[in-house]
Amino acid sequence: MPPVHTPASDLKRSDLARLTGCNLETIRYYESVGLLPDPPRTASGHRRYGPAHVDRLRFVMRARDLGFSMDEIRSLLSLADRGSQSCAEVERIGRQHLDVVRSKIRDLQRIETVLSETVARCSGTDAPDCALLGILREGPAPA
Amino acid sequence: MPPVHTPASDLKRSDLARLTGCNLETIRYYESVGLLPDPPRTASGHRRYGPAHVDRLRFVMRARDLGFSMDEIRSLLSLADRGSQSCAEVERIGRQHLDVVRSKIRDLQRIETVLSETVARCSGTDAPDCALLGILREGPAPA
DNA sequence: CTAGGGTCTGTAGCAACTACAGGATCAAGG
DNA sequence: CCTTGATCCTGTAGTTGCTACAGACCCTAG
Repeated sequence: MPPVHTPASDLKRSDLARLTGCNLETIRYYESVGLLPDPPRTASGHRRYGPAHVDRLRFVMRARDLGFSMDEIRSLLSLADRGSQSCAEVERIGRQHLDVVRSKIRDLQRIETVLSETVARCSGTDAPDCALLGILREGPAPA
Repeated sequence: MPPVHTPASDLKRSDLARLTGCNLETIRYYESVGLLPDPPRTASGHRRYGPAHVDRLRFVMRARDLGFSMDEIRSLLSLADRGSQSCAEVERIGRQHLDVVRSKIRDLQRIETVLSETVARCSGTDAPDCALLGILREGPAPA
């Protein structure tokens, strides 16, 4: 009895894409920038993926989903690969990214405040004193 | 007695950059994509800016600072230019952008939550069970 | 055996800049 | 007047993280 053909074995690129929800071209892109290892090829050059590739791609996708940059993901992958030697370094990358995320949130919240206050002052009519155009032309009203 | 040489008249590109805090190259870029009008040139081809350019650039910079895209800024500029006919349209653009900003904030806050909870569980040592690598490898822990 | 899909490669495009190379020009000092 | 160094000009390439195409190849079902 031959080994069970697990659903994550011997996958074409389209299979990997379907299985992970990743865009087909993005897989090739990740390969080209070294986030995914070069998969084995059939005699005619077609890529064949196994379970390890599925895991790797899912790792990358989760990291992207958390907003990590390609460089950060490269680091995280290599730390993950060389065993558990450097949780400290992983934590450092995580905290650093968390700082960036928080700073982006602050920036966006500042924008949200200005923008929501401003459009709230919009008359909604074709009036000559548009609040939004006002702050763009003159800068925010002095406090 | 010649007219007072106002600080915002007859400016070179570097003057405009200094005056507004905008990057020198960015000014040329904005010109090339139509956010700034082509300025008059000296006989030898050097750009000369006036107060109107300063105002226009400041408008663009404030809008960028609020996160408006180039396309949105183009629209806002043309609405600003053709008088006060369409505060309603300006308001629409503003509200639409506000929605985008709020949605970005939500995305980042989701990331912030996951990330801060995860790094909080980091041991800070070289332990074999790194919390961050854990969620990247296995996905978030089921609730 | 052929028709249609899928796959391969390389390349171009997106946003919104930023930076450089290589040449022309300007402005101040000698 | 002339030189020198700063600034200006243009066009082009790089950045990040994809996405989409063209044109060639291959694979599989009927």
